Amino acid sequence: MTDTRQPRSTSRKTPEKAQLTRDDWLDAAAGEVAAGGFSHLRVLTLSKKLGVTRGSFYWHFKDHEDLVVSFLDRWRDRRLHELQYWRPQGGDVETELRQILELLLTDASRNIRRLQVELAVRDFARRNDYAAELVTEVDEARINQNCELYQRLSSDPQRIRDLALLMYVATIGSQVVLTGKKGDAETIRRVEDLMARLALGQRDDD
Amino acid sequence: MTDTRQPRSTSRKTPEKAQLTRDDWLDAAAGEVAAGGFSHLRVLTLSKKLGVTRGSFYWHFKDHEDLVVSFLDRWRDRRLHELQYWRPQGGDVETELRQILELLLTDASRNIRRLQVELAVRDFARRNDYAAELVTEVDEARINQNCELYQRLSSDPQRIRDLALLMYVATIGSQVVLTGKKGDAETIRRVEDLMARLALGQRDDD
DNA sequence: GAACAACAATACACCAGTGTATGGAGATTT
DNA sequence: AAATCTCCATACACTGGTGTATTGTTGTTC
Repeated sequence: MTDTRQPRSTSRKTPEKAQLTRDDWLDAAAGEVAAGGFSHLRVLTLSKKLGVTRGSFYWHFKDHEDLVVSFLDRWRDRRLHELQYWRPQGGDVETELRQILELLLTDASRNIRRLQVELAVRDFARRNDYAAELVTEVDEARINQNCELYQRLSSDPQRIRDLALLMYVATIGSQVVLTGKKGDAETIRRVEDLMARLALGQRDDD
Repeated sequence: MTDTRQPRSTSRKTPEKAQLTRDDWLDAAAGEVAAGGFSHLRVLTLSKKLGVTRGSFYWHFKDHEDLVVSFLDRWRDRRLHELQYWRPQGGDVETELRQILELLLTDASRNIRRLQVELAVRDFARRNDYAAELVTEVDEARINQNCELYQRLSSDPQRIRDLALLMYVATIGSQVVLTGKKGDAETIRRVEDLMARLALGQRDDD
């Protein structure tokens, strides 16, 4: 009877009963996108998964496109925002570099849902101009950030940009190729190590 | 009146009038997949694009799944088969390596439709087990091939495999990140060059 | 406690797409 | 020239999805 219900329960994930917020819908959407890409992001299935009918959805969102755009915007904002916290605090260049690479590869491969979403957004960007804009924006921000981090490896600006770009495409590529495969953890570790060695200009000249 | 029609016109792309073959449907499907991914591969739209009704489709294919599986199989067969023709015939190691990288990056970026299809297959593989199998198969074949090519760079088998893997993920990553962007041709060229220099163990130690 | 606002259910009209059954029209064979 | 084979059109039943309009049920506020 005394249905203990929060007056304005901001951000309750999936409890027994609760008022849904716009962010709750976006969180659920992330699950759908991660699992099946944007083409599987349906308001009907989303509603079922949240235990409500579509009537709720159309109160929070204008239409399906509104959901997609809001989702993309939130994704961009979060990706841009998180860059501020990626500051290595190692001592020498090598330690710092390995910290970065571990963050980009090993850590990223653990957060597989986030990775799935990113790959889905990238795929969606190939046929949606707005998504393509945001992906480009995020890519450039991350590459620029990498430039700062790689400044200690060379003094030639062009060389730094090239290295940052190469490292970035390598991380994205390893995520695309290796994520979800058997033995990916070990493989990613090796790729990470090899990338560090290459970036440092070390060479195994037998 | 005398409708000049080929008795068994194998592989006519999209002429005025002609009997469609199974391969014609698969070719058209490639266009759809390249443009919008597998989720946009619809029997109805495909029929419209070919100027026939769905009655034709269901004569050539059992159902929609048959189309998808046939498409994936053909993709796998072609990717595996083409590897036989990728034999560099350069002289020294560097020339050979640069030939390979040019093939993998610059040449690949020109054949953008083929690239789009590959990315679509990769994306589809994240939610389709059969596609995932084929992608893994193709990946392993290509990495193995790379191993042969990189044998001249080191004598340590493990080192060779790592290098081949790293180079492979870098190529895939640059395709994912750079394809269709402005100024991608020049950027890809630079990435290509840097990859060659890194693989050769050269270093710009200012 | 009445009014209002926030959220959700119901019912409706409306596509777009699949798959099947059946009926042609042209060419090929006999 | 009749039968047959190949390929395509037509019509139908069905599913799953969108969006809108309306009503219902809470919780909050005055």
